[in-house]
Amino acid sequence: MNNRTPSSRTSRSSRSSKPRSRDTLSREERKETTRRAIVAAALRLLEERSFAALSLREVTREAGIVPAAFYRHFESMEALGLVLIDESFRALRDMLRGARAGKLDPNRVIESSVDILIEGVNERREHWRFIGRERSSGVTVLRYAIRTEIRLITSELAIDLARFPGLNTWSGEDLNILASLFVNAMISIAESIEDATDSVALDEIRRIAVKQLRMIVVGVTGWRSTV
Amino acid sequence: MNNRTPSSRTSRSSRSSKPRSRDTLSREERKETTRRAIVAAALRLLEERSFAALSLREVTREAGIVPAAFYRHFESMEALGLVLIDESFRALRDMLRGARAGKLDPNRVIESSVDILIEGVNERREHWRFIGRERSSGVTVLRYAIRTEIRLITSELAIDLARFPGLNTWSGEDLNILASLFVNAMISIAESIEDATDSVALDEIRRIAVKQLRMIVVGVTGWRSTV
DNA sequence: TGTACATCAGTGAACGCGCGTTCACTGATGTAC
DNA sequence: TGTACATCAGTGAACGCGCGTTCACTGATGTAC
Repeated sequence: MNNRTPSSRTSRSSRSSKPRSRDTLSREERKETTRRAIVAAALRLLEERSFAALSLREVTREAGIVPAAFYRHFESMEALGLVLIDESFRALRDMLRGARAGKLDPNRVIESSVDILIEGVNERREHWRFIGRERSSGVTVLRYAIRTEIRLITSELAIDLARFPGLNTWSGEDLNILASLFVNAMISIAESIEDATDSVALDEIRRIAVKQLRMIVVGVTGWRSTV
Repeated sequence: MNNRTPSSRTSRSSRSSKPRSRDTLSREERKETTRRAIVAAALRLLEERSFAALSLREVTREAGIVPAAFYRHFESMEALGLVLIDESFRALRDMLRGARAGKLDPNRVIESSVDILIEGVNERREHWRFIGRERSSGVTVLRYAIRTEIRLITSELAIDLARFPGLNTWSGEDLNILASLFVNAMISIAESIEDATDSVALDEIRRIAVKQLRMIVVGVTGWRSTV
């Protein structure tokens, strides 16, 4: 390191990441803090508005900075929107990965899945509300980005489903259609959670969701996949 | 009629609805024409924007009138939004009523239903796009209005389903859950139609929709309703 | 450690713009007699 | 049929407002030596 110095003055502080006293943050850390403040402010405001109805000035006001400072972090509102989508789906993927790794009790696959879904959505309401709204919003770029992510998740689920006994003989298309049924159900469950205010309402949603998925599963056992 | 006149002058033209030459419209008729122009302009603009991102001035510009004239027809943009919802669901109800009256071939219920759905949605793309977008939009009043309408349609479908052989023993809740499955599938089919550009894409959607609904139906035949 | 300079996150003022809403008006249509 | 008046859909100008974006700036942080 530091091979450009001819003299022996290369001693003291390491070139970067010099240690700091606990209450002082580096410029980089401060910038990251502001960036996160912007993202959080936007998510907070998106609880009540759609993204298209959100103004740059509102976001910066909520984040506690001056409008012009926004441009130090994002090129435009659209860029912020894409970051929000990315973050939201990261949470979703984490949830699904956890569910997969968890090795569900085969007798309670549906119940466990619904539990994980409801808990996950409930923990990240802001993200889910945002995705649910913008999925069919007027902002074309965001809409496509979300649909692409959903299609990706659907294909992954289809691959998972192929490993289930009885489903391994299904055609790829049929597996995808089945996965779509599940993902659609998942989306509509997530949507209904947004409106739920107390745990009683959540339990009711859970009960109905389980029944809905069971109806699909029962259908699957009687289905013969054809090309 | 005209009981306030003491003299005998009550002869000539009837009080209202006097006949007009074919190229002159009454004031009332002209007003209705403008109103329809506003609604049509809004629907046209909503192909690309969400309602929240639609301005009053844009609508009047598209409709060919001055901004202030808007208030002769609607109290606010929100009022216009509610009229759009009402109109869109009127089209949807007409479609469903037609399907019911049509007495479908029992061997091809699913195929026929999908055909009717796809044709109906395709004919009224503007309305469906609007409903699809605003269903989860940021405009609270519109969102609730749409959800109420969808819940209504779901209950009506549940009542219809109860008449099917094998389903007449099901509990009300189970019938409603099943109806929700169908309505959800219907919505997602309608959404995918919006993106379809040619008849090949439409046929593909039709094929997949039929499979999806069949999976649900097959499931239903094996389902035992419990309270 | 100290000094001189570079970097750059955040500031504050300014701009031109489209917005929703108001208002007094105009002139065609409708009505009373 | 003719006249005098009422109605009212649509006009055009004006208002104050929040918007996105630009710009030169400030001052704390970082770096070279």
